[in-house]
Amino acid sequence: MKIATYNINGINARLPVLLRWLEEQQPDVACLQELKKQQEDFPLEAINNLGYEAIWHGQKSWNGVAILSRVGTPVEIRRGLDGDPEDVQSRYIEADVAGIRIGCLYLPNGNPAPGPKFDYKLAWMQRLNDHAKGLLKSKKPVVLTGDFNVIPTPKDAYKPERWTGDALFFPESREAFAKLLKQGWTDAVRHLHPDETIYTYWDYFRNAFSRNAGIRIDHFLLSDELVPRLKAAGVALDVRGWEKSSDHAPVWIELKD
DNA sequence: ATGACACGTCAAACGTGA
Repeated sequence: MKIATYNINGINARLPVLLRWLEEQQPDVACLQELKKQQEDFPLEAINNLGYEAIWHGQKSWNGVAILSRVGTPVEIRRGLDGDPEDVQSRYIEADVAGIRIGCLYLPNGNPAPGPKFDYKLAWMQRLNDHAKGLLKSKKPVVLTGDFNVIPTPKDAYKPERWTGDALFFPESREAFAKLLKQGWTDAVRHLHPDETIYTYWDYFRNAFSRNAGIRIDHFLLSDELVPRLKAAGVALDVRGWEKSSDHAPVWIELKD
């Protein structure tokens, strides 16, 4: 089974690329972030036509997450995280798909840091970590994936020194991510490729992609039950090179059935 | 240190992203 995550940076502008990607690379499950569309305007028909069912949590202009599946209806477990009833941003959706609990997340960017946006990021990470602990405790096979907006280590950035003042690389962000991993999650891509240069995001400007001046911020975290089933993991670099592509590339894992 | 680009909203710049 192939599961993918893709920050599409606007489902409106990205629909042709999204459909081409689904058609050509056929992920069984696809977690999407940054729909930037209100709930009613999700292009369900076009996605259904390719054999996918979908659940999503939209929001006007910003954020928005979705789980697509062609291996059975995604059964929604929750949208949003506990811990802040005031939080209206669409950044988390969770479903059971083909026997796996899948959490799809779009973690806040947090810039400029320090400041209120960074405070929101750190509070959101705390809420995520609290929820993740419960997921592990359930002993279900769980995948926690999406745009974490965290560069975990210096080797996950083309020029780490350029990111020292950035919320994606701030010590507090990296520590919160490390704390999450320490609960018992496995970073699937790093697990299989410990020393490789792997990026998932490249700026639109300065030919960042052709220079491979990127960062690794889209991650797949696996619960222990799933680690023995992990066959392969990678980044769909070709998709980032397509016309009108997102600034992120899809990331995927392959699990034994 | 700054800005390069892209997207959505809205119909001109501006907020946001990373």
